[in-house]
Amino acid sequence: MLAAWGGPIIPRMPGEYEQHRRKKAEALRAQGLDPFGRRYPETIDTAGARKRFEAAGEGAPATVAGRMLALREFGKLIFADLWDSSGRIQVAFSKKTLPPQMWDRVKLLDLGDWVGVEGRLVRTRTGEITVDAARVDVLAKALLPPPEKWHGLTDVEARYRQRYVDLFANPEVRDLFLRRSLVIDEVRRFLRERGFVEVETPVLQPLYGGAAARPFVTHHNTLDVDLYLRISPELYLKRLLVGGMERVFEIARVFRNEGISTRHNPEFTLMELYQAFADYGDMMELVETLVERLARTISGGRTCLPFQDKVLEYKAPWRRALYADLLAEHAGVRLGDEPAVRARARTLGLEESNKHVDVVTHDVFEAAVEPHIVQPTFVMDWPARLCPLTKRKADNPDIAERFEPMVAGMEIGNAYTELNDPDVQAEALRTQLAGQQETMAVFDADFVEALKHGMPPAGGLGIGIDRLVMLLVNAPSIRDVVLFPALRPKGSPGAAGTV
RNA sequence: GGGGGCGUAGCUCAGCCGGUAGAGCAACAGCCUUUUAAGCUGUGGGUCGCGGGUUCGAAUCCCGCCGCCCUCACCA
Repeated sequence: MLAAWGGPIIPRMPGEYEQHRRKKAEALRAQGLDPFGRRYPETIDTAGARKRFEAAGEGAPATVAGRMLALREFGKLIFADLWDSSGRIQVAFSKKTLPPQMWDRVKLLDLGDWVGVEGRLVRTRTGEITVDAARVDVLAKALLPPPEKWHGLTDVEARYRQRYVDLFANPEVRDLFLRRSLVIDEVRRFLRERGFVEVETPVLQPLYGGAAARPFVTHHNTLDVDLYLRISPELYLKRLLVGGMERVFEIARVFRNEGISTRHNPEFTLMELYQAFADYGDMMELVETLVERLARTISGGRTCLPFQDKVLEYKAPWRRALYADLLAEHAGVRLGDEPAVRARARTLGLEESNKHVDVVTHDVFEAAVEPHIVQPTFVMDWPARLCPLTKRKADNPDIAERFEPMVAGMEIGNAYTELNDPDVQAEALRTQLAGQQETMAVFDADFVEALKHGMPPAGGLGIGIDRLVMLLVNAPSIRDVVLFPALRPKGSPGAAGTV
């Protein structure tokens, strides 16, 4: 069995808790019951049970299943809280009404156990809708105790390493990941409505490209070749445009072998799409329409959502701002004024001596401009040298038809009018390669050959789904929106993940 | 990789001017038929992240290491 990220922290001898619980499991076996049960014909979820009570009233039958996360004992009467994916319901076990054998079984239950309960819906003296149990079955015995009921699991490292505990101990965490799922569902629905087709392209690539990033390298034994985990699906999706698939998208897990931070996970989800006969202006319309809709979807119709200490308005249309204007406004330098740009870089403490002026310009942009962009903004018309896959402005070859949607100082995507001239493309890639050590890609001759077969003019877009979800659910760290974020494995090698 | 912070019972946390380790929840043994952070009585539970040093004595002071968080640098 493979280790998950982290895995159990240290394999240890069964402690006090596990021993007690194993004894109870044995006691269940002695009654002929399997403490790790099978299929259970629940009739209704806990939310449905509440509704049924409202509709059918006192005494309506209900069979529910869930995890028991609270017990309140009164000698001959025991209340338990049963949680399932729809919510929580109280269960009452009464010695007076339960068969003696069932009552004995109740005594073998522990917090964290998965149980099924059959009974009738009643309202208690305090008004709580409750399943008055006639029968209980253990569906899975928990051999380890759940975290404390009031504070839950708060230790950040434990929450990431043992997300399975985090998810049931902290309901808001599960809710957050459900909202992430909603966002992705809605992205798919939106794109399908617009005629996009979802495709899958190689994760293992003989050449990597489509972004500026260091790749992970792996090896295929039979072919005896090194392969790269993709840093972007871009070059394959454009090949599909050549092939005549006019509107395609992929929700692609991509891998970048770089630093880890609150905004960077080594693997993340990148939605890329390409639309034939469109340009970056169409992509702006698409982004603002999509994101406004996503905001509404997860917030019950609102377009104005909080993020950290800010409030963000996602309603379309978004602000459109020229890269050059923003640079002048916030950095005080004119785009193309090389001495001024280099001087500004030095005052910002940035290294500039061995870099192309466009690269320095962008360093200045990131340091001086990006923090000031709070409300959703399209930063458009970039220095061409930064954009080797982008078509230049018709009237200015130094400027590329590219934009980044920025929110709260964060780049949430990247889009442009796609470069479809194979000769210009080949030249741009070669220039890029000849330039800095930090290259966009290795030269992909097959990609250029594909362009020679004719790629329709197109707009292309990439959206960082994780960062978008961070914004929409107000999460301060990308680790909060990735179920199993990358962590350094803990414990002795090979110890994690095995029993 | 640089800087700052953190690591004590299953969980949440005290203790940290050195003097043999504590609380709440959880567990265990009891009492309790209307609670919902139930209550009451009693009991058990710790390699104080790991290793070294200083000291008569270290959870506490010093050094190294491991892990996590924040931050800066590279990136989306």
